[in-house]
Amino acid sequence: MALFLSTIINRMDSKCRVSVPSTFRNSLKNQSFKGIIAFPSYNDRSIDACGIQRMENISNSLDSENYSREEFDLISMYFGEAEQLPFDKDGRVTLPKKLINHAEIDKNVMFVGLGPTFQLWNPESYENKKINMIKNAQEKKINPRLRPIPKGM
Amino acid sequence: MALFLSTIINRMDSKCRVSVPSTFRNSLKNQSFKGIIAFPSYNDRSIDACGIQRMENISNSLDSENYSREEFDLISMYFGEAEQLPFDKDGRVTLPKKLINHAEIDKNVMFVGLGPTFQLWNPESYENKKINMIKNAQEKKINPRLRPIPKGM
DNA sequence: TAATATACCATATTATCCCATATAATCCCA
DNA sequence: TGGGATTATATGGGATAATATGGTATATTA
Repeated sequence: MALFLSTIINRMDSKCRVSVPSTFRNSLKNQSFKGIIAFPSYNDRSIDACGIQRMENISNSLDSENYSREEFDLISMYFGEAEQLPFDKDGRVTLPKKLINHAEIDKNVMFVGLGPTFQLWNPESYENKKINMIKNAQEKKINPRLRPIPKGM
Repeated sequence: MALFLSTIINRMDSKCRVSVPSTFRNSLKNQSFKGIIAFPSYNDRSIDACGIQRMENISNSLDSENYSREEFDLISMYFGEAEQLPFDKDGRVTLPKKLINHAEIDKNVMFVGLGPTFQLWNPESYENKKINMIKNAQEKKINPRLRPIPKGM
């Protein structure tokens, strides 16, 4: 399974092309579709993204797991909004206008690794988000440590 | 599972390369990614580091455990701040400027084994930290013994 | 045919490889 | 057990390759 780490800022050109960081491309190297899947985030003005394999896994779980009607509808909607963005020869993708508008991206695109997925942000928006996250955590006295230390850590 | 022990100081060169101690490299020998994962410590001016396996475990727990929105955000932030630093042929990694600044490293890098993880310090900062830890322990009358004696010891 | 998207090419910057050497650790045999 | 020989490790610098990014040409499609 792909693992996305770290934060990289790349420039979007006049044709809305932007290089996907090479480390992210490497994480996706073994997947059948050479590119990324992208859709508007529900909670933020950002773009959620992952590899095709994750979408296949979700697709399979739609058939096998017992979802409520609401969950099923929501996941289905995800599929409807997902864009399949292929790499060009140099590892770039072209961002659709819809996603650019949603994430309020103008020139710089910040790629933020989130483990099994990653996000694309306007760097300024992300800085705000980060400040809010930290403030929120402090108010609610959430320790910025991983709570259930996963097995083998 | 990787186990990191002892303390070693190595020199960082003009290209920000530094040898990871060979004992640490040996501990990571069986992991899929040949290198280390590094991110700024929350509580200290130091760099936290571990192998990719630890991050994979955390990544899996993100999908399987029920985290609150706040916890999820914080853990995600960890991934965003993590840097994937591959070994070169001689077992060195290149430290990103961001981490060098955070840990106030100039020339010497102190590797401190912490069991399942390790840290990178400016040696002077670490000496201060150590003095404070000991002072604190004496004030609070904390006995510097291993409390829960692990099985088999 | 205009507009858009895709492929192709050029280049600056950065990161990586490769080799040379110094130092330290280990081995091996008298 | 000593001490030279051998190997492993750390470290520096130059050569090479990878990456990001901009521009032009070709193909698609509305």
